[in-house]
Amino acid sequence: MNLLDIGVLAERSGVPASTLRYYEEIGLIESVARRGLRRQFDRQALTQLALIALGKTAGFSLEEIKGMFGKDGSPDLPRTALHQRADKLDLQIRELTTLRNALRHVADCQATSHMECPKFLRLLRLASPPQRERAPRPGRVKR
Amino acid sequence: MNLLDIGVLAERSGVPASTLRYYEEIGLIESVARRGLRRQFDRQALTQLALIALGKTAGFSLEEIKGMFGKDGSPDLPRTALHQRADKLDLQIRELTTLRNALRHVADCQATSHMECPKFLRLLRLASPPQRERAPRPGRVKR
DNA sequence: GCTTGACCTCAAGTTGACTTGAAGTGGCAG
DNA sequence: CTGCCACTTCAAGTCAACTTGAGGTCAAGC
Repeated sequence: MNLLDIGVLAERSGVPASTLRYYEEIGLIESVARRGLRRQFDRQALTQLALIALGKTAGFSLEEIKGMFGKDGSPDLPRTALHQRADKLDLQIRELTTLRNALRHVADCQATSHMECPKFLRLLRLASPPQRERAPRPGRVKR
Repeated sequence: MNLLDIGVLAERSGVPASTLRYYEEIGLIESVARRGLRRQFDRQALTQLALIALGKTAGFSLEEIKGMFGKDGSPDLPRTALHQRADKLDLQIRELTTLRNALRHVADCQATSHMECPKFLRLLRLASPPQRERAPRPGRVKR
């Protein structure tokens, strides 16, 4: 059969075994068998972990990721919710693009103080549309 | 003069006063004066906070953000380092785009199990170029 | 059959980013 | 002059996401 020993999965995925155990503990992934004491995972786990990694870079908490995909790794939400997530990602992509542009700009711009460089300031202003209201508590990203 | 009382800055930026004090404590921002006990900030702080928020959504730690911009908020790194950061952002933007596409796809796809939908799997495979080596420890995100 | 080494469990520790609470201070409205 | 209340300090608490450590197990190679 092609079950993966936890050690193999750890190596292939780059995720430490201790983390895999932790993920299983919180119900984010599942092992399908044991050989002796050792957990065995199926190959889908590899894909699931890729998905989890992706979710993490997007700043979702493990709890959110868990809510997004069923234990088998298949997405698990109503269409509208999925599109809402995607919309949030679109926003975040725009923000990251802004930051990247700002970084590239200052790397090349000759102004003595960037805090006074109009181009730089304009780039930043694009990023944060005037927020008058207090933002909802973020979940830390974070990272 | 146009100094901002901490309360005002908190309101305008959406960042709680306690957090502003914390940011000052770790040297991420600086207050320029006191009125009585109350901290006063200058208007640049507003821009700096926007930058910090941006850095956070990008998954940088406060420590990294601190290293990226001087106390005045001006970027502070050699050109090459800035471009390296920008390159990492480019990668992250691609990953987020992949995740977004995957989400949009599954929102619309009719396959019973997405873990078997070739389109979905292909999308994911794009995300994670074969990583044989153990990834360096991330700084947490996110989150 | 024995050793070895990678796994196991469970509890406790760590880190980053804040928040909360208690006790105090000071500008300003009345 | 007196309150009030938003601020102050400092210590401690919290939360997510792991990691570490102690003590134990077991399959495989010698």
